[in-house]
Amino acid sequence: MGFQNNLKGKAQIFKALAHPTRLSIVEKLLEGERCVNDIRDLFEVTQPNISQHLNILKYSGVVDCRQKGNLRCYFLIEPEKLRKLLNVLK
Amino acid sequence: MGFQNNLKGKAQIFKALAHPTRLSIVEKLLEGERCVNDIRDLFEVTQPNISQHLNILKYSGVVDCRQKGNLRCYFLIEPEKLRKLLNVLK
DNA sequence: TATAAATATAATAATATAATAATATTGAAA
DNA sequence: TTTCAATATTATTATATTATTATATTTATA
Repeated sequence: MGFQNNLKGKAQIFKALAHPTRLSIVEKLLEGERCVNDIRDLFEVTQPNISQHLNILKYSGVVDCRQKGNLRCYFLIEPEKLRKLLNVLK
Repeated sequence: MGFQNNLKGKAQIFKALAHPTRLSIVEKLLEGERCVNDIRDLFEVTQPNISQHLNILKYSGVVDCRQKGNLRCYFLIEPEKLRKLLNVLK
């Protein structure tokens, strides 16, 4: 579930984080779960593009989502790991 | 020098680590500096390809190199940060 | 100073990723 | 049960990355 130990798995997680938009999404989700439109409003980016980035984060094991009414809320699967990861780069 | 605090800089470092070959190079360099051919022998990869990956790691601020006789030795600029980064994914 | 070993650079072809535009799906409420 | 808001999917185009091949550069040494 989520984070991987092997080489390809690790590289995949780094790849998921290797885009400014996705990195911003992750930083936002460190504050708590957010629905797609909340996330979209943070950027000058189209809705389908955000959806695509979210999908990349999802199949990389970084986020997951749940339906909440007619909203789809995304959240970090392992927020503490991501917090540590990003803290190292400060 | 090396690691960056801003969004693009962070994304660039993740991008540098987002390839299995480069990740393996970094893991090897955690043991200490290595010349190109030492690194090359670890993989089934051509010499120019290793050189290219090393160059990506270099301009991303992850490694630097120094001449040592006729060898060029690569080393991690901030080994402790990388050690922490990789430890998070375990 | 010619040669060999070590490494880098350049050009190319193959592949992957990104953004965009158009369309489809889903759930809630009217 | 139609409509709307929220989100996803698909296809397309543009761009970036990767591996490969060929060639160049550099350093040490014969």
